[in-house]
Amino acid sequence: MTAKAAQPDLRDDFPDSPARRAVVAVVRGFGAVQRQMGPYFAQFDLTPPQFQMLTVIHRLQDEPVSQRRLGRELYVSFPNITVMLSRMEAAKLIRRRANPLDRREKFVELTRRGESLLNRIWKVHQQQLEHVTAGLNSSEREQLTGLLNKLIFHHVPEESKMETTGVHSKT
Amino acid sequence: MTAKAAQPDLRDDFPDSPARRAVVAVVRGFGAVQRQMGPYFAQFDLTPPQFQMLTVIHRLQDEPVSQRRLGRELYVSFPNITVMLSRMEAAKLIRRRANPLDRREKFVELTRRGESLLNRIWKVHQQQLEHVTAGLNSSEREQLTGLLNKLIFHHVPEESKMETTGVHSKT
DNA sequence: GCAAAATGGTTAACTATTAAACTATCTGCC
DNA sequence: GGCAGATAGTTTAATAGTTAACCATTTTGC
Repeated sequence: MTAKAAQPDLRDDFPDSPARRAVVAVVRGFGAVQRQMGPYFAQFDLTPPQFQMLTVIHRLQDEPVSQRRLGRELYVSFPNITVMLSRMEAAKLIRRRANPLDRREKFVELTRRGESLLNRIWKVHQQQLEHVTAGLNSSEREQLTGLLNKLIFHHVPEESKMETTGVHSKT
Repeated sequence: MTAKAAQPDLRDDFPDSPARRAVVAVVRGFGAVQRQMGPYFAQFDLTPPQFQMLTVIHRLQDEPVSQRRLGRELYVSFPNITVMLSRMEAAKLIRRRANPLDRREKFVELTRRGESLLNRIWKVHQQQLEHVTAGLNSSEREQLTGLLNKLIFHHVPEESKMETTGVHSKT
């Protein structure tokens, strides 16, 4: 915080603002959550995205689920789904099954191993979530959720017009 | 939502809760912010983490800044700093200079190109931040910031005891 | 009925990120 | 003085994510 002379316009730093503080807080908040969830899931030989994948497949699997569907649900690009599923298939957590009626398509389902892992995690998961959000009381948690959802859903007008290679990148 | 018979305990789905909704919202909020900031920074041939790096170096560079210092400021692992800086050095945005008094250490500084890019971005950055946070009014933005900071700082008791290979992973 | 367009998935190349293992240098202490 | 341990940085091997380019099938439209 010493030298301040010389340079011309370089020292007019970026102005702070509520908008900037909010964006920074969102990014940091995510980082904090990730740093807590990472080691927790590692204990089950999973990563956070893989856990998300498992829960989504579980939730949808009353009927056949395609990989594209998973991409849309997880807000993640289709190529990424391919590689994540390949790893999870190697770990025998999920299975890909060709759709006999449309040979382009592959359905994804949990193996028994995947199901039972999910059940095992769920037994302790609520407790972990409580731990992560321990800084806030119940009403503050709801408030936070509400504000973030408002932030999120302000953009995303007509919620599915995409479909290029990537996800919602309609550019 | 049809078949519901067979399986034993598999259908008792994971229970929702304020804690879970909050964590999910934080993750989604981050995703939404990223999807907006990515293309914006791409316009300047930068990525969001690279922009963060530039701003931190700019803020600190009144005195020599080591790479380790940057890792702590950015909450990012030291190896990651190495590779990010290598790319940014190749792009001539920053420069590494050996500390003559301690040859292990390297100081990092912005090049003129880095400085001027940062200035160029700052001219329109506030507007971009306003756009991203457009769903919330000013007081809601402050509220969101406050809640997230409360969430974040609940953990992190004695704020710097780390230093292994990674970041704050004192495990 | 067939060619063009759309759809589902994969591969390739890149950035970001981590943990673990390694190199180089410096410091403390006997 | 010299070695043990600490400190700064890098390399390696993973996972996750992106876009762009590609292959295979299916649908459409004439």
